[in-house]
Amino acid sequence: MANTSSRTLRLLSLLQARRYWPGPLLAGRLEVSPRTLRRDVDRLRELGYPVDAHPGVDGGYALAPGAALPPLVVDDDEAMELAVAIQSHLATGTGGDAALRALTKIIQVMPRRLRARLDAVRSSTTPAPWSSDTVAPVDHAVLATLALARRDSERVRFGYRSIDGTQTSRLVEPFQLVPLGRRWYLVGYDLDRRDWRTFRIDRIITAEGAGTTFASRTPPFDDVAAFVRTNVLGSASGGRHRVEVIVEATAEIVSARFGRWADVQARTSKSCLVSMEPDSLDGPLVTLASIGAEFTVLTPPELATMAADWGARLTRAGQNSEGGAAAF
Amino acid sequence: MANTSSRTLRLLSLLQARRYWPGPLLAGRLEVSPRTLRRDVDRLRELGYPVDAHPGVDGGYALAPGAALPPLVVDDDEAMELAVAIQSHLATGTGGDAALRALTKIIQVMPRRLRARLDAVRSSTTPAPWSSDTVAPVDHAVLATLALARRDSERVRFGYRSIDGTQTSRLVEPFQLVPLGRRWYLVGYDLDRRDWRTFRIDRIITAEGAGTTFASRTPPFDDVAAFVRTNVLGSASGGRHRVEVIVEATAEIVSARFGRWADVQARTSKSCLVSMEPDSLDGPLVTLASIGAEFTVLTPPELATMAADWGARLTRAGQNSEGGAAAF
DNA sequence: GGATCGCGGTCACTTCCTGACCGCAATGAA
DNA sequence: TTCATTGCGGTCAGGAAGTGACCGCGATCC
Repeated sequence: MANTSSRTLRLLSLLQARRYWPGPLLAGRLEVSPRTLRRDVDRLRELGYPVDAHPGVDGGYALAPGAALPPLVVDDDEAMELAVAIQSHLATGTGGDAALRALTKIIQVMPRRLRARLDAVRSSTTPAPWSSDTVAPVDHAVLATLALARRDSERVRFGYRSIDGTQTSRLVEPFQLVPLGRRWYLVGYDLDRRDWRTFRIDRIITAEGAGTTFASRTPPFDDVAAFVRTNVLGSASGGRHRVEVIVEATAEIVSARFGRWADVQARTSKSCLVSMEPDSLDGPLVTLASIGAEFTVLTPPELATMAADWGARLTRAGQNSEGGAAAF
Repeated sequence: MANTSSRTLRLLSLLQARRYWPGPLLAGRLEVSPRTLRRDVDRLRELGYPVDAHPGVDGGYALAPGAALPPLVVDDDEAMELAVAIQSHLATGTGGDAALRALTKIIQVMPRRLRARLDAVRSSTTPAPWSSDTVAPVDHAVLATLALARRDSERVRFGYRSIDGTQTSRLVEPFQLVPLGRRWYLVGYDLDRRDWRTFRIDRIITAEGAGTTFASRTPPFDDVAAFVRTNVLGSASGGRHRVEVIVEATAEIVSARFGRWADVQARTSKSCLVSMEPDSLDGPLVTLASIGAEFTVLTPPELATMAADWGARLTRAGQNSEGGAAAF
């Protein structure tokens, strides 16, 4: 620990943990003379991390926002929270490639005890309020494994549950992870099938690195996202619905509720047309109900049936409960 | 850049950006001889960051999970995603003190251009599907400012919108940020009122550091969380409800839906009692409806009325839509 | 068996790091 | 205003590193 570079790192971590540090205090903490501390600060500045200094009786050093991002020195708990946060961020479909890279970095360097904690937290993850259990959320462990493997050009072996329920084992060279809609897809070269395939990540079970690396192949397509789109939409797209609903409310209000999951177009000043292609009908129905406005389902008929069903149930609940309340 | 410690940092970053690095390649990248690279790797190991090495023709170095967390070397995009993820994590009420610290660290060292991007992203945040618009989400900028100020013992000035709508300006010495339920509260010493106060963070507008630091005061309470609880519950708690509902489904199913927002107790093998104290009745009703089981509202009566209301509306929607479908 | 790679020892040379001085400038309190 | 505190940077000498060039060894894979 008497090293220079180690001390520089510790200084960086101290400056990240608290804003203002009086010089003598820092020097004492690092067990060097104030002169050496000044030199260390200079070193940090040369590395591109600007350190502000204030002379005077209440002076001290402070790490200022600069041109470059310094390495983040985080402790166990902070790393846990970061990992959990970015995982749920990914699971909701927001967040792109950089989020995946960040997660990969964190997971890679995480001590085993932390990974164990992370797995424990995973199981108690807050359920997405509107997703029914038919929409399986992405398994974070699988996602992390795939991301690591892709980055390191390592083959992966995983079990894949196809739409008809059969389960197969695959050996794949991962090429890219693509978020599309609310889902994540893996594009890769299937070594058994000897062809490029698209896999839905929520159908992948127990992925693990195969231990062998591979040389990168040239894919037969230019745009990966387009490849995924055609593959997903071309095949039996399994449970996807086309929904069109007229809602008696302004487009702003409705759009605010659906966010990016639906396309909202104004019809009149007080009604609008909502169209979307959700995985499940639960979510849209929940959102429609919570808007508090009248609506009419154009398609699919199942949604209308569901609405009637929910309506009947809620009406019963209202009646039961009012009766119960009157009995008090 | 010819420094030893800078090189060590760069080595760390390289090892985080890709798993396997052949030795000669790394040496070339760092512009040192392979011997020096070996010494650098040794240095990292001495610092507690285990580096695996594989001899042989396909060998190389890899950063292994170890006892300590190495500093995370992230690029701009990754830092953005991390910040966004942890902010929405905080906004949903999950995530504790460590999450706040992590956010503070990231925000503090973030270059200005990144902060600007972060602000832009904030405005386009996805709306929480079940929160009605009366439940204002936490303003991330405010939260970050308060967290920074608290950590650095800096006074903050902010506008506070009280429950009756009047707006006042406050100068406060922040003591602690406390998550309670789905809300965040600031406990601090109000310099104008000369007393300890609790502020709801979603009622704070445009907070900024006052530039002056303060010496820590001894608060007149031991348990901050308890202080907040009594203050919040004692005062006009503004829109809080006590909900008790009997659901005709197993406790597991119901508990999985409500997560940590409700206390679920089994009554019989096929029904359970759900109790919670939500800010709004929309969320609970949405969740109750989406379970797909019969339920009875014990309290409050408003929830029963709402259920009846929703039921009527959904029933109308179902009828309208079926009629429309039949006309095709 | 050979090529490739990582490991670690040694040696001489060079670089730097460190602590101890020094005077100077800025800041805030008495 | 004066004074103490704090940061800044220069210089110097001794010591501690870092560095590259060797070397032989062992592991791994083809």
